[in-house]
Amino acid sequence: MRLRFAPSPTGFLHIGNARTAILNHLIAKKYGAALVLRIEDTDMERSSRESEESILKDLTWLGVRWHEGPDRGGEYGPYRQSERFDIYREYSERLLAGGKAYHCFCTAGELDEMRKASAETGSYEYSGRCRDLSEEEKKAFLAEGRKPTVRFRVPEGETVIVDDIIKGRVVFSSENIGGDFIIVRSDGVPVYNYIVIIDDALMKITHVVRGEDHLSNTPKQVLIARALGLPVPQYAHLSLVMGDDRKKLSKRHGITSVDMYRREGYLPESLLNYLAMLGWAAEGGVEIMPEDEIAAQIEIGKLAKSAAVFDFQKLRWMNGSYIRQYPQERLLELIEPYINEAGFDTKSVERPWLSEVVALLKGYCETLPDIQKLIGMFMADVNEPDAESDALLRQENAKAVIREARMLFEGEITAENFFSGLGDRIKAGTGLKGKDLFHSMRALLTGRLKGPELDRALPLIGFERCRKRVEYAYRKYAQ
RNA sequence: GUCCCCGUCGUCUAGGGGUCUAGGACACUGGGUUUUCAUCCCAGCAACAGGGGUUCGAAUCCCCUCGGGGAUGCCA
Repeated sequence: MRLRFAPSPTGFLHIGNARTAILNHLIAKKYGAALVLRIEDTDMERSSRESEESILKDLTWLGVRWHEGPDRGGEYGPYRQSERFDIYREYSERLLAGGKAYHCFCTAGELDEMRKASAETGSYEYSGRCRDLSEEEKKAFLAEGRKPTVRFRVPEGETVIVDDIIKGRVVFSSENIGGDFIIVRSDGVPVYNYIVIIDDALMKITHVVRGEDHLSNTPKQVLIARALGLPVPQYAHLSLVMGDDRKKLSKRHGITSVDMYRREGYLPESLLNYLAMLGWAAEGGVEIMPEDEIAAQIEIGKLAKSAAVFDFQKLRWMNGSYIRQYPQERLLELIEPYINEAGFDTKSVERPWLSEVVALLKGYCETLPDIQKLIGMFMADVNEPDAESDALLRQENAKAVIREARMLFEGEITAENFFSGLGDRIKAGTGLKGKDLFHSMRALLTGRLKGPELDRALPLIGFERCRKRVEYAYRKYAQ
């Protein structure tokens, strides 16, 4: 079994393509198949080497592994279509010589006109007007300076049956695939629908797992294969991923590139998990699963036929769950840049202490940068109260708490005993309890109303800082 | 327009003729734990697009309608 993932390097790796790549990777893993990475860069204007590099980087980050590709070579290379033009030319010549393809002199402009004209009457199909040009006619066009394209002569009355692993048996007729289609542009560069099937055959691909948007074009590819005597792989067309408006996922739906998810603080494991499980369910309805387990359970035929809406909420939830389970060292490493970004220098503090802080805070993070909202209560000397804490601290109950705390910090509270029973002491002094007491204490000592449990946070914040914060609050609110 | 695909809670799905008064997860709502809060636990809300068949029996099979999506490019 040989699989392939064939992105076009015309931008960042998109979530939809990432899912296709992940599924290919997982299936390859399950069956011990080879995964080929092929770069489909025949759109010379839009393709770029930078895109290719970023796609490879994103795939690697996600954990997708391929066995053959432009970066590592392989028996069936080269793996960039732009480096295989000689191969395609041979096939084109064969098609031309056998009368299975012909030169078409229609210009892009003329084609446009024809399309427009037929838009009013109904369906468009290439007229086939260059199908049977005489040598004189061809010469005349050439003399005009026209550069011909090569069109595939679509056989009449032929049926193409695609036995799709996901969709089932899909029947097409050569009558309604739009007429003879272009396989080589006027500049000599071949077109996707033509060479994709050649490469799949030459690279000995046995199973093509790709997006459903390719299903309608599959008969064209099969017809090419028949004309060339090439084998046709097994197909599995994946249903598309859509935005919440049920349109194909695109930029206006928010963040749709893998690159952005990385920067927004998502973990590769959770993105892979989420994308891999979009479209089917594991045994027992388990949602969070390590890659190996997903690979063990996944089956192409079990994947849903219907399109799935991408649910950012669920991804967030899943990511939070991964953050909580993540190996501590690795998490610390990944989350550190976000702490620095919030304006705190992680180099200036003790590593074990920082690790404890992160371990405590990770329970409150769904994405890595979520830590920025809470980290100040540990890193800053005096963490300036945010708006809601500020509002609370201006209330009478809170002022009582502030005064009581100040008294305690000046008297009986010491670095040794301050956090054990601090609440009880303030309670005894003020007569406050429950929310009135603890919310005020939280605002006073952390500057935030939300966060980890005080008796776990306080020891990490430390006596000295708490004392400073009490003093600061006293002057600001209660003096 | 034409061709192709699809249609179970708001979302992802389980279900492949009786065990379905349709199960799980996210979200939402309400409780509980945490002497406070975003974790955690429990409970609740909520769906077989509509209409015809087939069958003793249909979410499951067939047809039609409607709805959604894709293709129809000298993009992939």
